[in-house]
Amino acid sequence: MRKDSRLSRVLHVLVHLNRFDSPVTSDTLAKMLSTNAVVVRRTMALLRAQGYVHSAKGHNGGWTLAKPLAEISLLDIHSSLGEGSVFTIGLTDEHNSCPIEIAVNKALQDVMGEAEQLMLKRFAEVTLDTLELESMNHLKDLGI
Amino acid sequence: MRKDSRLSRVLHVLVHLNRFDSPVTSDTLAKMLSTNAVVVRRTMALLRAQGYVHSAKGHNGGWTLAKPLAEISLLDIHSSLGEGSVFTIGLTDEHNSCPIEIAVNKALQDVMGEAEQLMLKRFAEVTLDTLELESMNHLKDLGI
DNA sequence: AACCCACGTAACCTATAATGTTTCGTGATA
DNA sequence: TATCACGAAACATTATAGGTTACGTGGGTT
Repeated sequence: MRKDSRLSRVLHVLVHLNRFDSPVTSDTLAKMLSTNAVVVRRTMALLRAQGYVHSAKGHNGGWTLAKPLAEISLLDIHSSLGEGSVFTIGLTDEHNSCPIEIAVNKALQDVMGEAEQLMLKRFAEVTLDTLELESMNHLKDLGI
Repeated sequence: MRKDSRLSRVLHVLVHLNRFDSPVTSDTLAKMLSTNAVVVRRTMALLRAQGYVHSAKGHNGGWTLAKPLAEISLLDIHSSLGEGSVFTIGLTDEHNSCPIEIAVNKALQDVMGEAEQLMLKRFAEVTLDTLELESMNHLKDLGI
């Protein structure tokens, strides 16, 4: 099944954005992600709607951070991308009068719900400045 | 993204199987799931390979449980269905020399790994006889 | 004012994976 | 030996993420 890589990609972009002083165009970001400017706009528009980035048209236009990295968590970005389930495991809902199906679905839902809560909690604990710091530490470890 | 509903479906089937004394055909199971006999065989074959069910050809053939429900956990069945990731969130691996991408992926992987471990642990704690019991309790609650 | 730049958006195409369907083969049983 | 039910291959269908093209709009630049 094809994965949704928007979270990974957009986090990557946001940390890079922090290093620029002037706006960065969708086209530049698209090249950093080996993709297309329209795809970048599509995803970044979701973050703009939540106030995490800003976009400007015309000369010297492009994307800028609207908040410091320290004020943006993984959960913020994850949530901005939509409400879709994070699991590839789905429940069948075709025979909702069958008590066995009900019991099966409840058991699966309980476990997946608990796992998702843990995931969201951990996402909330990580802010993007941490990612930037870790990427710099990684360079230091390599002796660069 | 399309969900993988095999786990939900096959658990449903296994609990039902326990109620039959004689083998149940793929066709009968398919009708219970509103699907096709070939789809049933495809999934059940994975469970047979792990020794959870048995199949027989010919007259009075079909599927039977090879173990009591109490000896089969949700994890057993989940694992039988394959190794695919349980998350719809994917990591990009296109610029693995970029320290930012590395830091982003590590952060996401850490959290998802932890959530998956919790999910597998919980799956291991639930055996199928529990599901059967809960489905019967549900009927009782309804006064049936 | 004319031009160019970069975003905004809609429409369409492509790739991939789960699921559904058809078909034929094979062993077991009546 | 006729029938039943699984085994398996090949193909069709469906859903979704992502890519592509095309055109519109507003804001700087010259």
